Amino acid sequence: MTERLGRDFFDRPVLTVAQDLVGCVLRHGATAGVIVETEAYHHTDAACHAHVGVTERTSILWGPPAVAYVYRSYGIHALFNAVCEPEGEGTAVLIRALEPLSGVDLMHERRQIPRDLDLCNGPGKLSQALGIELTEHGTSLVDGPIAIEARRADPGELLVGTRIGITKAAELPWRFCAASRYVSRPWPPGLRERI
DNA sequence: GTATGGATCTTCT
DNA sequence: GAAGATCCATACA
Repeated sequence: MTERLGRDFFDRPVLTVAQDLVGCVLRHGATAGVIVETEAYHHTDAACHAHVGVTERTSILWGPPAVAYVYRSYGIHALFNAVCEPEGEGTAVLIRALEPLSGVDLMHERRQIPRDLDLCNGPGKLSQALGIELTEHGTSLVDGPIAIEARRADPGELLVGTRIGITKAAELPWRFCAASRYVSRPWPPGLRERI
């Protein structure tokens, strides 16, 4: 029913893709979740790994779009990004948070925590919950093990704000999340309304 | 409820 | 050798 997004979706400006990804479904194996928070990274931005140029690690970012960029953060966590824009542009969208959709039992098994809300509310957590690992680095989002499906419904009001967890170029308003996610909790600092 | 610090390891200088 | 796109447990108000 839901349509898997093609390469054309990712072959667009990274800020556009980051906004359009909110409300889409990220699927890996039996588990899936609705994307509720993203961040855009561009090679002109000092916080982006591609900023330093092409290295063994970042060459994926500079390659063709619709490819998974998975890397280890703080020695422990695997973070999932979707590479965007044509080959030669070092850009990606970091998926920061999901709402669990299917395979919730399996997520609980992997995460070993009591509440559904905590399963995917962080970039390292969602990778663990979906079982995304470094072995998925460089795989295609079009016909690989990780799939992103088109929106099932309008995600509602979108919030835009500054990125978090970084020290360089932290002032750029390149973080997007679905407002409905924060109906019952305080909004994080640096977010303002939009649309 | 908010604030703080430790764990842990890949990558680049 | 140092820094980092994080998470979690613990401490305190």
